[in-house]
Formats: sequence, structure tokens, C-alpha cells
Amino acid sequence: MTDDERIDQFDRKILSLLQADGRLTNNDLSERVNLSPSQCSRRRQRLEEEGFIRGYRAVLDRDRLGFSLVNVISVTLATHNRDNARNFAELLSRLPEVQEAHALTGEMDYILKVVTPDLKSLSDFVNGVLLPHDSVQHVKTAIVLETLKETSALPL
Amino acid sequence: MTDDERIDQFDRKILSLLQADGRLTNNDLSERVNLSPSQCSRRRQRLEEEGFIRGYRAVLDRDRLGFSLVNVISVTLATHNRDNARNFAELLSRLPEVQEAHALTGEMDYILKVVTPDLKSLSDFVNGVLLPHDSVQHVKTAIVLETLKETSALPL
DNA sequence: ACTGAAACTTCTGACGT
DNA sequence: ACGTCAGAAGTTTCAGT
Repeated sequence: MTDDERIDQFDRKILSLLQADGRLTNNDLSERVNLSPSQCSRRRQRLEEEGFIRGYRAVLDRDRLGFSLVNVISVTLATHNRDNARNFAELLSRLPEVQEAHALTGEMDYILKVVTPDLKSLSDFVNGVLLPHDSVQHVKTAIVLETLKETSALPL
Repeated sequence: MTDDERIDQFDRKILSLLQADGRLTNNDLSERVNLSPSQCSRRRQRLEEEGFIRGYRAVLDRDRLGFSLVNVISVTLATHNRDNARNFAELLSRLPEVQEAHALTGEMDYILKVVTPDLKSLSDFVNGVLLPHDSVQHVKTAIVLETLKETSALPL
């Protein structure tokens, strides 16, 4: 990490405010962090260029857009060699209903977070796409009854 | 659902583009959906007001900001009455390292996604905060070895 | 490094179709 | 419901401290 890739308290505050509201203007930012708008603009540009800010996203309402089901699916791979893992990763990258995929320590190989409109499309996904794939040996599906919290904000 | 809360193909396209890039200008939007800028502005405003768009967020780089560990924690509650569930929910709302919390069907009561800077702070969180709480009976911690995919985008 | 002002881009609301 | 246009707002660059 080179010296100019450090962040100070102003940067932290800017990041913190932007992850709460990605549309804050430089004017608004400047009032809250006590810097001039131009300085906020420059700092934000730096934070974007150096990769601290990966991007900006609109967060949509799942229910209102018809994705009523959230599912947590545990996956065990057929074999544990590198090729198989790559095949599985390639499969996931093509499946838009998979929002998250993490390789875990412990019994299960992978845990997926999947959104679907209803039980039929969940079943189609599990039995029609995931299970038939060569890389996959076993899956265990759990349905989310209630989401208490859901954010991508880091505790800065 | 009233009639004016429906969305058409233009709206879908706008939502889809904005969840990929929340900073798209109306000009850019208008070119990609083949509408005038003012029309995009109006539609976007409607989508925001009617709650299809819940907000805009900057997505930060976890690793660069020092949160190297992602953890998946399964929680079993001490008792399954409503008061206990409410106590647990209240606890979670005060813990910024918890990014997600879902109540599940199956053996486990809840699954949490938690980010921490290192193993010590993970241990502090599990043994110092989660386990001592009255509402909690048992937790099982798994560490994420690799994240293959992570998005909040809906498959519109 | 920061500020302030000027040049530029984007937004938005009134109006016409 | 949509597009055009002009006034308002926001962004960014640059000279100055």
C-alpha cells in the first residue's frame, strides 16, 4: 500500500455518507464533512479511482418487483479438484437469480443466496439447473421466512 | 395494487440500468431506453416515490477498507416465543457488523452474514456479544474462504 | 492542501403536440 | 403520454492563498 492510497478521517466520513446515500451532492457532502464542495469532488474522485468506491447502485424493492422468495442453498460439489470448482463458478456467473455465492469452512462447500418469484421457479432452479450440473453433488434448500436486516454497508 | 403502480418495459429498463449504475444521468438513461431526458426524470421520480427504488448506495471495497473476514453464522434461539425473537431482532439492529440476518426454515433459526477486520474481532463478536445475549442459545460460525459472487441486483 | 469563482454539464418544470 | 426548451441546480477545473 503506497502512501497516497491512505485515507484520513475526511475520506472515511465521505465514504460513510455515500454508502448511506449514493446520490449525495458535493454540496451536501461539503456541509456534512466541513470541506468545500470542490474538495469533496476531488476526494471522491480519488476514492473512486483508487478503488475504495467500487460503484453506485440503485437498491430496488424485491417484493414490489415480484421476487417474493429468498432462499439459502447449501451446495456440496461432486469432486474437489480445481476444474470442478471452476466449472461451478462459471455456472454461477451465468445465473442472475444467484445474488451471493460463498465458499465456506466446515461441512458445506458453498452457500448461495438466491431470489425467485415463487416456489415453482425455485424448484425449477434447484432441480432443473443446479442439481443436473456435473459439478454439483448435493444441495440443501432453506427458505427465508423473514429478513431482519439486509445491507451492504461496512461498519466504518 | 392500484393501476398507476404498474410498471412497463421502459420502467423495467430504467430500473435495470440504475441497479447496475446508480449514477447514470438522465441523458444517458434517455439514450439507452429511447425516451427524452425529461421523461426519464419523471419516470424515475415516480419509481422512487412509489417505492420501487428504495435508495442509492455507494458500494465500497471491503478488503481495501480492512474488513478481510466475511462470516456466516447460524444462530439457534434460546426459546421460540415472540418476546425472545423481538429481543434478538433488537440486538441485531444495534450491531453494524451484521450485514444480513434471515430467519430460515429447517434446523437453524437464523443465519447471519457478518464482516470483521480479523479473527480476534470475530471472536469478540461471537463470544463477547452474540453468545452472552439472553435470546441466544447456540451459534455455529463458518468463515468465508472465497466469495464467487455478491450483488444485490434483481434478475429483471 | 484547501478555497472560491467561473465554465460546463445535468436536471426539471412549463408548455406545446 | 411524450418531446422541446429554458431557467435552476450541481459539478469540476483552475487560479490564488
